[in-house]
Amino acid sequence: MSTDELNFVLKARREKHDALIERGIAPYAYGFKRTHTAAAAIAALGDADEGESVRVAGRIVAWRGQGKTSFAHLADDSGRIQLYFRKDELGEELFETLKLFDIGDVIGVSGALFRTKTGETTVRVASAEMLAKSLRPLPFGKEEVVDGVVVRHSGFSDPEQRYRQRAVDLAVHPEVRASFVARSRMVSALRAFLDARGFLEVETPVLQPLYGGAAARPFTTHHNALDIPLYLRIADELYLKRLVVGGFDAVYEIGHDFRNEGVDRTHNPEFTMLEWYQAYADYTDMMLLVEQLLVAAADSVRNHAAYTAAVPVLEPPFPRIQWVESLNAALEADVLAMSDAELRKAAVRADVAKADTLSRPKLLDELFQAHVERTLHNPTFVVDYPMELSPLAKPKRGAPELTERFELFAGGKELANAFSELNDPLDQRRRFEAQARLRAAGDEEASGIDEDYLRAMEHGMPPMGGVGIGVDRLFMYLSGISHIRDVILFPTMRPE
RNA sequence: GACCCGAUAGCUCAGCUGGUUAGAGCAACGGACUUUUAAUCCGUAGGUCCUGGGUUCGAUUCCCAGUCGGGUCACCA
Repeated sequence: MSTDELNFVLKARREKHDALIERGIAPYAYGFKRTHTAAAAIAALGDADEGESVRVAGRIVAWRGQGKTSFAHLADDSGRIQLYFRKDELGEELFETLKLFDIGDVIGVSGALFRTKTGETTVRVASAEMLAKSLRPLPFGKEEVVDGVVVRHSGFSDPEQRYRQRAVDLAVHPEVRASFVARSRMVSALRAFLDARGFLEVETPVLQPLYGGAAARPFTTHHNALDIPLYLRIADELYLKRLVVGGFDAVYEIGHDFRNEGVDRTHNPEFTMLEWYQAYADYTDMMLLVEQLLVAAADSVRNHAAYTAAVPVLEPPFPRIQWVESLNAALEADVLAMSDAELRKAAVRADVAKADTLSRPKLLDELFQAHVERTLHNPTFVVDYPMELSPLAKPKRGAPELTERFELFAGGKELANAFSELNDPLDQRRRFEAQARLRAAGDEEASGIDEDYLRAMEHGMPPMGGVGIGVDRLFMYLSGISHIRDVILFPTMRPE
C-alpha cells in the first residue's frame, strides 16, 4: 500500500515511524528487560510515597499531554500503571521524541515509583524506548472510575469486528482476556482432576478414514499422497476405546471435534471435547466422577472474581431421572410400545420439524428434547436411554430394551453424555448393522460399520465407563456466558 | 432454515415526512498548559453514507435484490 492510499490517521502514524528512523531510533526492538509488571510495580510501592526504580513495558493506552509534562497509562498483562514524563528530567531531545509516540505503541520505560497528589502510583520516567510502533490505531475507549467501577466510553463494541479482529478485541478489553484466562484455568483444573485419579492424557487422530462415536455430519478432506478421503473427527470415542483394548486402563483427551452443522449461540463447527474412559467402571461410577469433576471445575471458575457470582452452587448428588419414565409421564403414554406412526403423530403435536422424514430413533430423541430436556435447569442426570438411541452403550442389566447411558443436563443444555461402554463385539456388530440400515434409509447421522473398531473389540475390550463433556458449554454454564463465540478465541465466521 | 433489526469519519453514534455544502464526541493534526487521569482550552483536517438496480427534477433517506452482521426461534443424540 502506498502512503497515498493510507487515510489520514494511518498516514500520520507512518510519518512518525519514518521520523523515528530519521532520529536513529529503531521502531521495532528485539526485547526489553523488565524488572516489574504493572501490578508488581504498584505492589512494590505499597503505601509509600517514593519508591525504587523500575523497568516496565507495555502498550500506551492513554495519553494526557500537558505542555512540559505528560501523563500516560501503560497496560500490560497484569494491569495498567501511570507514567509521568517531565521535560526537565528527560531532556529536550527525548521529550521531543515523545511527540512521535502514540496510543497503541508498545514501549518500555525506566524510572522511580512515586505517588501523585491524587494518590495514583506512577513511574517518573527517566528513559523511554520504543519497542513496537503502532501503525494502525487501536480503538481504546476512555475509562473513568465511578464508585470503584471502570466505565468505558466510546470503545470498540461492534460485535462483528470484535470477533473478526480478536487481537484488537483482546488488546482493548482486559475483561475479555480475563474470560479466556478463566476458561484456560478451568481446563487446567479438568486435567489436574483426571491426572490426580490416574488418567493418562493422550492424543488420537483428528483425520480419520471413518468418522463415528457420535451422530453428526462431518467435514471431508482428501489426503493427496495416499489419495484417500479423510474426515475430521466428530468424536474421539472409538480411538480412545481402542487404547483401553491396548492396555491403557484410564485415558482422556481434550481436543477439537468438528461437526459440519449450523452456527449459533451454542454451536461452533469446531469445539472442544473432553472424553475419558475408565476400565472396570460402569456408568454409575461415571456419574460420581462427573459430579466431582463439575464441582472441581466450578471451584476453578469461582476463583475468578468476575465470575464468582455467576457460578452455580453444585450440590451432588444430582437428581437422576429415567428417560422412559419421564417421557412416558410427559406424554401420558408408553412410548416404547408406540408404533412409528404414533410416534410421528406425537412429534407433529410437539411441533417437531420435519417429523414425517425422521427415523424412529430420531423421533424418540426429538420427543424427549421437546417434552423433557428443556425443563431441566438444575444439573440432572437423565439415565437409561432406549437401545435404538445408543448404538455404543451396553444393554441395561434387567431391561435389555434400554441401555446403561446417561446424559447430564444443566441450564437447559446437554453437558455430558456417558455409557457403560458396549464391549461385546457380536452385539456391537448387530448395532452397527442396524445403524447402517437407518443410514441406507436416509438418516444422514446414523453411523456405518467400523470394521477396524470391531476387530479391536474382538481382541477383548475390558468393561469400562466412558464420558464426553463439551468443554465450551461447561465453561458457558459455569461462567454464565451465554454465547459460545465469547468462550472461543477465534469463532468460525464467514470470510469478509 | 424462518422472522425481526442493523450497516454513515479510525472508534462510538446522530441525521425528522426525500431537498443546498452529511453532523457530534473520542482518536488524529496545529497551538496553549510542569501532578493530570473521560485532563482542559483554541483551531484544523478527516466521508465510495455496505453493493447493485429502481422510483424521482433530486436518494444516506423510499422500494427491490444482494452481501455481511446482530437478535429471537427452529435444527444439530
